[in-house]
Amino acid sequence: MRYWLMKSEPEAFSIDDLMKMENQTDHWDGIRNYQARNFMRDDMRVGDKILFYHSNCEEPGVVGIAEVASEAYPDFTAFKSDSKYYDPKSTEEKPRWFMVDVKFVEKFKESVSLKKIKTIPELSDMKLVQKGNRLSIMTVEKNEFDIIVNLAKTGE
DNA sequence: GCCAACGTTGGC
DNA sequence: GCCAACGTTGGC
Repeated sequence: MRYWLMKSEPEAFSIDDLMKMENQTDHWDGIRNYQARNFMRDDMRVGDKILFYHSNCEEPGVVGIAEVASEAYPDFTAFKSDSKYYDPKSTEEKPRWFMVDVKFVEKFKESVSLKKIKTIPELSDMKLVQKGNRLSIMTVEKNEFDIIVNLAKTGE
């Protein structure tokens, strides 16, 4: 099993929004970066665990856990000319963009802020804290995943 | 709102 | 294939 971190702007789609979806599951649309797409299309498997990260907000950080709930399939928002994710270069015959379904697992009582993560030496190799990394989907090591979950539960 | 970092586009 | 211009991300 692999571990991931996926960023979302809470104003656009928060973990609370995911919780409220039918089956607490939604498709992760709008990814328009090749590296992030390749992660979803080539590497994600049903059951992989995801750190749900809120970006571009008051307190950026990991707010809970989700899991991959489907294999990748074409991101249909790219086909719709009225969608903000419309991309005329992606067609139903030759889709350029993909997405997976993501299912809610849990919301942390205490989220683990980016600020906090930066103070933990064992987390200093996370791609999240490396300079200039703007990827919205990234891999996470198992021990990093465990440390963050533990931080959420115990504060340590 | 600023701005650094980075990805993408497109002219040549 | 280079690289300048431009757009986006995301922390602060």
